[in-house]
Amino acid sequence: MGGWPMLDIKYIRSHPEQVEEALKKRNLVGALDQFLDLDRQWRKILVQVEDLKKFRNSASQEVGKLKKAGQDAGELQDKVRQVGQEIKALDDQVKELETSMDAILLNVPNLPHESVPVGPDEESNLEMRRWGEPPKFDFEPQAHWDLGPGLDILDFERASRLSGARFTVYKGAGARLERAVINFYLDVHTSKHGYREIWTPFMVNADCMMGTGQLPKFAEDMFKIEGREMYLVPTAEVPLTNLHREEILDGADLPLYFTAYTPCFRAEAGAAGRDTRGIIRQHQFNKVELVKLTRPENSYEELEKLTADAEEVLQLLGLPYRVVLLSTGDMGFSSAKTYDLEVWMPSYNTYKEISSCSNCEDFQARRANIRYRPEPKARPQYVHTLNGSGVAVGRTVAAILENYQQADGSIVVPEVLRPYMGGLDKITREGR
RNA sequence: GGAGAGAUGGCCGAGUAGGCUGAAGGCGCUCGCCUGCUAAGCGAGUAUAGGGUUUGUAGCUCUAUCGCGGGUUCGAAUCCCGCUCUCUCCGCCA
Repeated sequence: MGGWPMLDIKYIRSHPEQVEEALKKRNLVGALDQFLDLDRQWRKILVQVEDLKKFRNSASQEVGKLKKAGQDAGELQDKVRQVGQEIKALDDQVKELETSMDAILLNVPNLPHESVPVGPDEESNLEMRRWGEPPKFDFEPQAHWDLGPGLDILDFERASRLSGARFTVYKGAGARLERAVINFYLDVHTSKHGYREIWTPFMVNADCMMGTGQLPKFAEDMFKIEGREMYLVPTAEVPLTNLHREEILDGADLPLYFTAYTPCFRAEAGAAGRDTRGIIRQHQFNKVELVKLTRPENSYEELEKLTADAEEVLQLLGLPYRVVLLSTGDMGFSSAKTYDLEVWMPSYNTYKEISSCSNCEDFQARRANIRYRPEPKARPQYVHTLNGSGVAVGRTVAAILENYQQADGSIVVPEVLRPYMGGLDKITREGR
């Protein structure tokens, strides 16, 4: 196959019913009928063309020998020339079939893990646990989109003048708070959880987007650079996971833990009217991401640890949250199992997603061709890739403003952030 | 932006008047031998993907791959065209 096989083709061939069954959980029916048909054709023609190539190889050698011996090879040459035409025709067919098969497979999502609740949408999600208590206010709490402008640390009006809707200007202590959260997250994950800090390009090529599964299906969700095959990263998951694309890693080096801060750019197509106020849903937001490349046998263990790593920063910040296991209908395209972390947001009077931690198993590894050698001589296998927000920075700031607000509209700075804020313990209008 | 050079296996590095080179040689690595230990030495092995066969991710076999794509040819790592990337010099710039 030329492109990016997503599900294991051999597995699909030998277990079509299981695959159909699994895809049904994701509301996909009959997705593979056509594929299996194409596959049969493909293999048939492949056998033919390889046979002809075998003939061409030996006949060409024969021609060489004849010529060296000073004999005439004209007849054989003519024959091979004819075969060459046939080969070209069949090769074209093979290529066409591969293109069609890729087109199908690239649009088929990952198969859900057996522990994932089956259901059509988020209604079937499963709450796993809660941490912390939502704060009780003895005054009318404000939303961050009122608190921020009130303190003159968030400026939505001027941001829209600069860039339009879904952008925010941070000012003074607000800007510093954003930066403090970024640094705090990176410090915790690198020094306490063993992740290696990476600084990545914020623009990547289409192969990367294909590798992690944003392309080809979700092109409209991203910002593409005019006139180039380049995209603004929608999440650091893309550059981090693709870091070892097309490589065979040494099994002794696994697992690999990466963390990176990047801004994230999303078109938010289809989200018109949702979360229009505040900094919850922006075209540009900051995030510290966690990515792991692991051996298949312990990727689920690693998912639990990764989720716990993301949870810990919320605990350290004292932000109440809950952990939700997404159902088959609510999971992302590339994921086999996803936990969402949802932080308490007083303005919504509910928990709001602040992190999404997924095990993609070998789905992305196949697309991006990331393999490892279990033992020195063993044949390469696909790694499992995991990713999780560790966590979204903008939403963290929103949560801090709302959960730590005081009656006078000031904000108490969470203790762990004060070293990052020059010792500032409270954001006030006067001290902004 | 202007001028030039180059892209070969895990690495280094041969290979251009096209033929049996998946690819010399070296290093590294694996296994075995040897050695009081270590080092050195000796021997063997050491790319990836796909198809066929098969109970089989074993074996056997075929095809493909010398940056990517196309062309010429009976036959291309070797010739031609396009692209990408890397490096050097000049200019410019944070």
